[in-house]
Amino acid sequence: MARKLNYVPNEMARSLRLQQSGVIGLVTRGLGYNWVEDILVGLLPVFDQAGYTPLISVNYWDGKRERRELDSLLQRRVEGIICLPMPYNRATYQDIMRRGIPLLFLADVLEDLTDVSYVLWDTRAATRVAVRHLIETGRRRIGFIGADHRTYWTRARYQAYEEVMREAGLQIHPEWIAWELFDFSLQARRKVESMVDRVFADPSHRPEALYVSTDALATLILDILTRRGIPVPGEVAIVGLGDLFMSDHSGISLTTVREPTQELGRLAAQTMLELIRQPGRGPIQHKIESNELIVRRSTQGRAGDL
Amino acid sequence: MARKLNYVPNEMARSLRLQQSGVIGLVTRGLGYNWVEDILVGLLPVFDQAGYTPLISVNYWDGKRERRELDSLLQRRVEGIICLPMPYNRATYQDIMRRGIPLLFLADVLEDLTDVSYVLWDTRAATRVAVRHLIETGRRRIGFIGADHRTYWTRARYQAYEEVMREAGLQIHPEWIAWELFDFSLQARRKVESMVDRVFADPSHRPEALYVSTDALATLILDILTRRGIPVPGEVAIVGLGDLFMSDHSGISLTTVREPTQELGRLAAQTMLELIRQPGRGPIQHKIESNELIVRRSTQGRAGDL
DNA sequence: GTGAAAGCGCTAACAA
DNA sequence: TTGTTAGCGCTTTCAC
Repeated sequence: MARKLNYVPNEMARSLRLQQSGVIGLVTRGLGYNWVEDILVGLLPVFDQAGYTPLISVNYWDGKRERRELDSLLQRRVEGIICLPMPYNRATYQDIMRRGIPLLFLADVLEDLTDVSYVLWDTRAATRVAVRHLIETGRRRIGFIGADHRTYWTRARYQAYEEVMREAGLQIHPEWIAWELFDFSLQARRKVESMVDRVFADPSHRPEALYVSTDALATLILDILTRRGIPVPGEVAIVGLGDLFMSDHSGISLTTVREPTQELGRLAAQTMLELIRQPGRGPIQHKIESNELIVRRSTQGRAGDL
Repeated sequence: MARKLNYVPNEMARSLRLQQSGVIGLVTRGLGYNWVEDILVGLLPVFDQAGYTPLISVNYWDGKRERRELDSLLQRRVEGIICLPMPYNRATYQDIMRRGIPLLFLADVLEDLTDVSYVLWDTRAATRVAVRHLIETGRRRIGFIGADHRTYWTRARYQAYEEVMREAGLQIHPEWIAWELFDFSLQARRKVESMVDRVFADPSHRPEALYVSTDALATLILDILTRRGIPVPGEVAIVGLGDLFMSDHSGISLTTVREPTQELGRLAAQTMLELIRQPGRGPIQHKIESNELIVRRSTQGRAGDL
């Protein structure tokens, strides 16, 4: 009879009555570079299984926009929020937690919010592997280019770089450090160009290798250097972080440390389900250690061969 | 007082009472290659302005999954659905329309569903520009590699290729045509490898140029050919379609015709709003003509120079 | 102006 | 087993 009348249950009414929406907010900065895609590959099967639907919200690195989106998620009575934390919205995150809504930071955390659940990849250890690889292949004059999002783990990458350099007895040249606040929105390219140009300003005093804090940025830098006539790895070796989907293309061929992105997605989903099922329990914090170095053309040869 | 009590309106109750959810489903095949990202750049501002929220659903080229997602959208009482049509779910699309829910096909259509609204890019005209560019740069032995999704516009690309070849009096060699049903899921690479290997099987009878029906595929083919020791553009020139975000990278540098993706997103959003505001009105069908050829390294030189 | 009440479509509890 | 009813939180209407 229901079929005959083309009946389709009304999920709004159902949710209202049940007092649960079955929706979990997934707050992202953008859908570029296949990162969210890979997260979803791990996350969706878990949510499907448990009957939850992710509501993907995009904020384009805009704090105000994120705030609006978070408000909207609260009004929709999402049962949990998975989000890449931005430093501007501390207060909102605290508000969400005070309301008892499970909040899970993905991929990064904020230093002063220590009681928030998180699922992330230990990029400090990965950075150590990456920088050590440069040193082991004979590079000494190693620069750093990275984004500082004012979050714990973007800073940890810089610190890990410093640490390894110190341990190896190598000097850190401030001229070769470009560590700035920026996002991957429209003006990103020009910003990165100015960072690269600063690092390579003095032809007689250039780094012979760069550690770049993410493959997205490293791929862009590779392009900029090529256009500037500075061959990679001929004059500069580059190592990135993440193994994004284009890094293994033969025209890019970037040495990197693989990020276990799908695993992060799966673990994030499972952790969120736990948080929902056990309200009032303390924060769950997962740090995945994974240091799979993938050597490609961008660090080929040894410094002496040049 | 509301603020004092930390009141947050309940959107489920509101939607139930208003009998409108303020949600529009956006059914995608995946979030890879920044295509959906670019669509959203055009679409979000329009929806924001009008107070609508997109609910992004991902089906990974799986017809069953799409059907489930569509059902779920119906239960959520979305006010409209924007979707990249898949041939398997004709019946569901018709069902959606019979229910009076605005349905908008994005980027492609199905041949027999002529009364559905759509917003798309005329890839027939774009293909003509691309193939003509190969001919104008002296190429005669031109092959075709493309995906056949059993949709109108993936077929139109093949037809446009044939058309231009015929007009130029060039012979079409079936050995150089690899036009198959496949998706961009996990096994895509191996499938494409076998397509490439078939086209290049006979070393004494190879194409000197390829038209590839999308940049995503062309980029992959570029990688495969390079690894097979077949230099591009040295032995084969390649032209793609779309100008995806990596096509201009100096390591890829793919000649292509730009797809007006953001414009598609904006127009799709506007069209959906019209459909919602004027229920019962006929289908709205927009075909964007845009043929901006971007010449890059992959078609550099002329055939005679080799 | 302010207040009360009906009802959106569902589920769960209870009654028959 | 089957039928009835209250109520989730909101908006709109109608009465005062």
